[in-house]
Amino acid sequence: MARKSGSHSEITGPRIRTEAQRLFARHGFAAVSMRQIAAAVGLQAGALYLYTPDKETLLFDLLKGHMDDLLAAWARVPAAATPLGRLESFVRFHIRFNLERAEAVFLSYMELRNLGPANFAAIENLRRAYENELEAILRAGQAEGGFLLPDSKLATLAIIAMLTGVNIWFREGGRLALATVEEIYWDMVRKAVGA
Amino acid sequence: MARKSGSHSEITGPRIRTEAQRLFARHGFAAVSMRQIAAAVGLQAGALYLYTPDKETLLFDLLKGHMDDLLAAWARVPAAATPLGRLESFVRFHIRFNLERAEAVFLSYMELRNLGPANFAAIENLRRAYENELEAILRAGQAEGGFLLPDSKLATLAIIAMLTGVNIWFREGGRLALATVEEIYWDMVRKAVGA
DNA sequence: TTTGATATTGAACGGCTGTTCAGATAGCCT
DNA sequence: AGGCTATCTGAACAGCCGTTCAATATCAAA
Repeated sequence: MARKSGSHSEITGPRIRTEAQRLFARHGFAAVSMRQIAAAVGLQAGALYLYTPDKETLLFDLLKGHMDDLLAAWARVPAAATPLGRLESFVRFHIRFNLERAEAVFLSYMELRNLGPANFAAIENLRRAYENELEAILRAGQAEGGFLLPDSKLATLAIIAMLTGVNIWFREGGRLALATVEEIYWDMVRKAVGA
Repeated sequence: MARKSGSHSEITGPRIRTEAQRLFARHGFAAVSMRQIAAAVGLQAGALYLYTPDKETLLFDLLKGHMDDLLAAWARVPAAATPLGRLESFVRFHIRFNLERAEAVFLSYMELRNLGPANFAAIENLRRAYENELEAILRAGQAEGGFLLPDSKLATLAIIAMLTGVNIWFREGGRLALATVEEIYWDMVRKAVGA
């Protein structure tokens, strides 16, 4: 048959993805060459093509994997009983998850334009699915009368933009601890939705 | 002496900057070649070097110009009497100005990493100066007792991230008019600062 | 030890990169 | 009309690009 245990492909594949993500996030997709990625893994450039059909697909797999992880992780968060509770969960989850994967988040916002139309649409759909999770919470809170907002779609986009902004400036060991940041943003979001 | 009226350099220079901004915003700095920029203007690549010492400086001039314009435009906005009035002015100004220059805004957020340390620091300082304008308003509102926010620096960054997010989705002729969007965001910001 | 698939190398492909510069072109000024 | 200079061309430079592929190394299974 074939080799099983110790097969290099089970190690090399993930390492390629890890190094590619690091380099793409650091220098940008177009600025990183396949030879640089290969060198970071300790390979020649040709070997990368055992693991990806081309450079764009390598990027797509990173973005797709990130969005899948994001949706799966949010699905695992226990749903609170009230819209207010679910909104708080969402705020804390989004900040925490995105900070844990800063490079992947950066890529997902910056390198979409390097995808072909089909791949672009696929990522866009996942992004929209995530946005819909938040919008459903806002609509529920609106229906119950607890939230007061003029437009649930705009509120969704505004809140996500605001929360994702944390990634730009937050640094471990900085002025504020993660828990404090979560608290402050939750306070602002809660007020913004009128609850 | 030299040629004055009708001199091509007074036309070619701005055209190079315009086309470079368009292409950089569309495809990314690293993905656009000097030959592509030259072709868009109707020149050979060599001619660009009459107008910029190198590619990075061309990018820097675009980013610097945008930040200078931003700060100058904000300085021209009449200061309202109260912090609440000044905050409203800022919200409306930021949304409107950024939408009018979507490409420059996109560049300023995405291509900072292609700058050398000195150029990067110069842009960062201008960005910080702009943030300080908003933070001063928030602090004044806090001192007066009209605003209620746990951290003025975080509120500054959160509000700017939220407002800049409009650029991602807003399209002329879409579901909502610009004036309506301004209204909705102002409502959310006002609530978020507890006023 | 042989077999045979897996995993990788290293060279090659045509083409593009940022930048330089000698030479051609064009248009204002005298 | 002639001279001067700002403006631009076109070729060249050394080097890197994504991708392909025959040849080779590695190692589990037989």
